[in-house]
Amino acid sequence: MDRARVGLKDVARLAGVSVKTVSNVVNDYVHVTPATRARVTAAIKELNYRPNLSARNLRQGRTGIIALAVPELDIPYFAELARLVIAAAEERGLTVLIDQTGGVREREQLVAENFRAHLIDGVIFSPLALTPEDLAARMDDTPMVLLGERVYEGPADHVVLDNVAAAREATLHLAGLGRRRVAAIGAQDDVAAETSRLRLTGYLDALTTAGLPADDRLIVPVEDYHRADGAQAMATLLDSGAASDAVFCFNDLLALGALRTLLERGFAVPDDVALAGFDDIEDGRYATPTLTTISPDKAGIAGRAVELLADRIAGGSKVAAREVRVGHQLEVRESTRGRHA
Amino acid sequence: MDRARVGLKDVARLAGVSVKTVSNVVNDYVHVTPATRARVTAAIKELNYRPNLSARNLRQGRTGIIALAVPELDIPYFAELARLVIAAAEERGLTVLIDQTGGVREREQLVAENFRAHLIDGVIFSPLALTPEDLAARMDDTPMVLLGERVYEGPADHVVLDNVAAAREATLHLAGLGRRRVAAIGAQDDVAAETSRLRLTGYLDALTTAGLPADDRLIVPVEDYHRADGAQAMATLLDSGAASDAVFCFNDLLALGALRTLLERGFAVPDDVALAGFDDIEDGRYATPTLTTISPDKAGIAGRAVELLADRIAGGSKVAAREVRVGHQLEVRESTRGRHA
DNA sequence: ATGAAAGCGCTAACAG
DNA sequence: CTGTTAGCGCTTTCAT
Repeated sequence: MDRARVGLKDVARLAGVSVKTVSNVVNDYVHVTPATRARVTAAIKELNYRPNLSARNLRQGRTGIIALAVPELDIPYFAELARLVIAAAEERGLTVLIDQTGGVREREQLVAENFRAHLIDGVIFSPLALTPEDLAARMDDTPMVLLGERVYEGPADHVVLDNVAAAREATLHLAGLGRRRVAAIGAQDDVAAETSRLRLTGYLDALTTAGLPADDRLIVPVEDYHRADGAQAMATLLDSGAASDAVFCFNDLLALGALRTLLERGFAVPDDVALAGFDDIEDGRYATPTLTTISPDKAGIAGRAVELLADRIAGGSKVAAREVRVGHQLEVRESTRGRHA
Repeated sequence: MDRARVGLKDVARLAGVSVKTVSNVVNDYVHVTPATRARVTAAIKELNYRPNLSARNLRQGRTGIIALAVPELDIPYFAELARLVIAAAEERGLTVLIDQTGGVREREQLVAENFRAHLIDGVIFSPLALTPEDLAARMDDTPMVLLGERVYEGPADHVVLDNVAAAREATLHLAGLGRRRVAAIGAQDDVAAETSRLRLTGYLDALTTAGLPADDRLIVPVEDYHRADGAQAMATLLDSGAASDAVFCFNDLLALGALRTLLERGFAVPDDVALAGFDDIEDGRYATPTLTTISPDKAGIAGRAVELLADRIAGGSKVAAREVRVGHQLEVRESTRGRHA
């Protein structure tokens, strides 16, 4: 019963070979006679031997574990991303451990300085509160891939989305519907809020392109990017009296919160107010009306991130920081198109 | 720069003490003079020493890592659970690694037989496809805590919900509204589908209590528990012609899918059809109408699971399998109550 | 209160 | 093709 204490040498003894041979078999080393291999395999099975990963890791200096650090797992966007990252990592034999930072700066700093030193081979990191300076000050040289944001002259590989272009597309789509008072929900004051800044830039760009005047009263700031913030921001907007006929929310959660407020107050979407979000989370596809949104290539983000990280782990930190850009697409649904067509 | 290679003995040399002393400091051993401790601490800081966890683990036979095995991370219920488990584990200094089984039997078997032997100290497991026999046949003796289901004479600790009672409450609530044709969405044929069976039992119990006849045509089976299944099941129910004025969905995702179908076809909820779900995921609180649901004590589930597991890891596998029951509560919202009050 | 040395289980050199 | 041996970095007796 006490399989916990079966080691290589026990297998070796039973099979009548040396530990090296057993090790060779376990690691699929090529040069082993079929006969020997069979004997060893039998012994392994009989003793229910399982290699001790801690020992292997100690020896090799690698653990096969990577960390995925995200703000919170029950934000649908990050949940989807986590699923994809775990799946992509698995294909390369990597195990994923999750760190939740809550978007809190101190916790993000812990991640940046790699507080799990020697436990993980690398980290895929989606920072929220960290400034580029924080990142640049990073002392640890464990491979890291940054997600979602363009960090100016970043010290690490990163996988980015063209946030400006995507936000522009969404806003232009709203303007293209003939809406003249397009609001934006999701602005943030925080210096670290890159996402917010980029999407705001895209929104403003689009207004200019569409020949619409920018109006500060149509730009609503939020504390966070949850449904509750969206609901509250929409209420603020409606109460402000600054009439609007379309709203671009900087993510789907904000949009779903805004939608709730609109419906609660008896507005018709999209007839009275058209609504667009960002992220393409599944909720949006089942909301009523279904939510028009920017759909980032999430599988691409996850796949490329794991690929970059695996490469870095294998090759050391030789090459310079790389930037990979993934695509996105505007998904037009009922919240802007209406039920027809 | 090469902090990767700083070991205990480097610190010892710099501080002019033995490795043992450094180890004592690192592990907060009591008997170290303040002076020595200060010297060692300074050396640690100067060299940016970080203990090698693989080595420590090898020596101690424990890794401080536990696995959380769930079907999929982007099912909101499991995402919320994961967040809570990670938080609870962190409080005990445990790191969580996530395994996604997809609810696929083979993958669940891998989890049961602990394919990550020696890497994890224990596992919190929410199986979907595994039968009690599968679990009973488990050979590995790594601590395991089962989630969500009552496994008859289980071989492991488990944290359960009173599914039957909860389903009964939800159904009685619908009947209490005066609805006479209460349907159920979420039945499953699969032998392993314990959840489904228990909730169906509760539903049938409630019908009897309410003096309503059971009608097979009102019980709609589903393949899976996603929004798409709920939407399709609702369509099937409506198309069947078996008129119903209320539906109890076995989880919130099914309910949200069903809601989408109802609204799409022009039904009023709850006026035409009242709707109740199970899980209390956040989406339901922002849907229009907001979703009446059974709210399980998720923090309780996560906390108790981690607690049981930590206890088992610390104390060995001495005590018999334990069962902990956590509470739940009916949350009445607009999908049954309507907008008034 | 601190030090010396053994050894956790494995893989990588090097021999044979 | 297979065996021997050293040592990864740490904790843990056992001394002192």
